[in-house]
Amino acid sequence: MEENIFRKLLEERGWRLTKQRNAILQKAFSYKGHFDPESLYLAMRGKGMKASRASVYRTLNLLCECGLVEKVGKTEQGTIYEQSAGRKHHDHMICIQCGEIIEFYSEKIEKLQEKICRELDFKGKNHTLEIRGYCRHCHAGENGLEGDSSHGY
Amino acid sequence: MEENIFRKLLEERGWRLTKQRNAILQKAFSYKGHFDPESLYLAMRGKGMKASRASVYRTLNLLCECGLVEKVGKTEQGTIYEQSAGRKHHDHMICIQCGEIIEFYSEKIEKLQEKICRELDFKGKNHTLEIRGYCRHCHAGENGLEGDSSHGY
DNA sequence: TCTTCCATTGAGATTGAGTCTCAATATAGT
DNA sequence: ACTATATTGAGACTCAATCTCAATGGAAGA
Ligand SMILES: [Zn+2]
Ligand SMILES: [Zn+2]
Ligand SMILES: [Zn+2]
Ligand SMILES: [Zn+2]
Repeated sequence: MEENIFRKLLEERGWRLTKQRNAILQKAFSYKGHFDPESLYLAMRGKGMKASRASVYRTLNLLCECGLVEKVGKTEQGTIYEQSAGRKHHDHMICIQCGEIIEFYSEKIEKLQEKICRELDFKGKNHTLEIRGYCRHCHAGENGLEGDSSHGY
Repeated sequence: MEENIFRKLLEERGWRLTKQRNAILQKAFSYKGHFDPESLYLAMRGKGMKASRASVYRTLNLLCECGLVEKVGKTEQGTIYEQSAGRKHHDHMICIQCGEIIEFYSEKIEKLQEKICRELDFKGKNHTLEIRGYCRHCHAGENGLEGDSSHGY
């Protein structure tokens, strides 16, 4: 269980599992999906659990180091994290007309990525594949030019 | 040619192609590969071409809007851009340690995306595939735990 | 040419994420 | 209790990026 993994990392370094560190760990694992440090920090302030911003960032880094949590990417609103033992991985299509988001998963694409990483001697930790375009409802009536399938689409 | 494309966007909005905007356009297109706004800004200060930081950011956004330039991703050292006019499509690996960017292209992955789009009745227009991890130099000495290839990576 | 209108610019202020500093506090071992 | 070290948290700080707003500049008309 995650608390033990964290404890192990700390023990290796002669550090302690403090109230704050544990609270941050619990909070991080309370999220089903993605989260960002600021939200986590603010969310904790309501509960009995309190921790400073500094501790939140410090602890999230520790959780990354022992693989309990991963940085998913950087966006306008900061770094996105997710617990790495949790949701099944998937990628996204986003309709640029209506905003609909479609999740999908392709074993073949995942394997191909792994293969390419091996070939280029790159140690992939995570990835995002985002396809932008028009969903079923938004490309309904269309005369089919829209050329430029020259590269990608 | 890129200047005309840019000019067209500006005309559509009743705006002008000023010295600064043109200088920024030229500078952006002088890069073969990736660049970041701050470097571009600093690089311009030496030449006869000068523009403020504000103008650099403003103009890069415009260049994105007319597809001459693309945001590749966000790293510790800020947003990475690249010119997209005339370059062949490719995807990216980004080293989350040193920031190195590796370009790759997989016909198979591209085709699989098209197939999935057809299956889900989604009309894909473009996409980004970004793999984050550690490049050859940054994962050199490592004791190989790191299991969990269970879902993606 | 002179005038008016508005896009544009740029210096500097501002925001916001994330890190750093350091005095105060907590904990373990003696 | 005493010592040594780990930890915390408020706030200062950094850096990218955006915003503000007074000053500039070009275009069209009088
Ligand atoms: Zn995937
Ligand atoms: Zn999702
Ligand atoms: Zn691609
Ligand atoms: Zn590229």
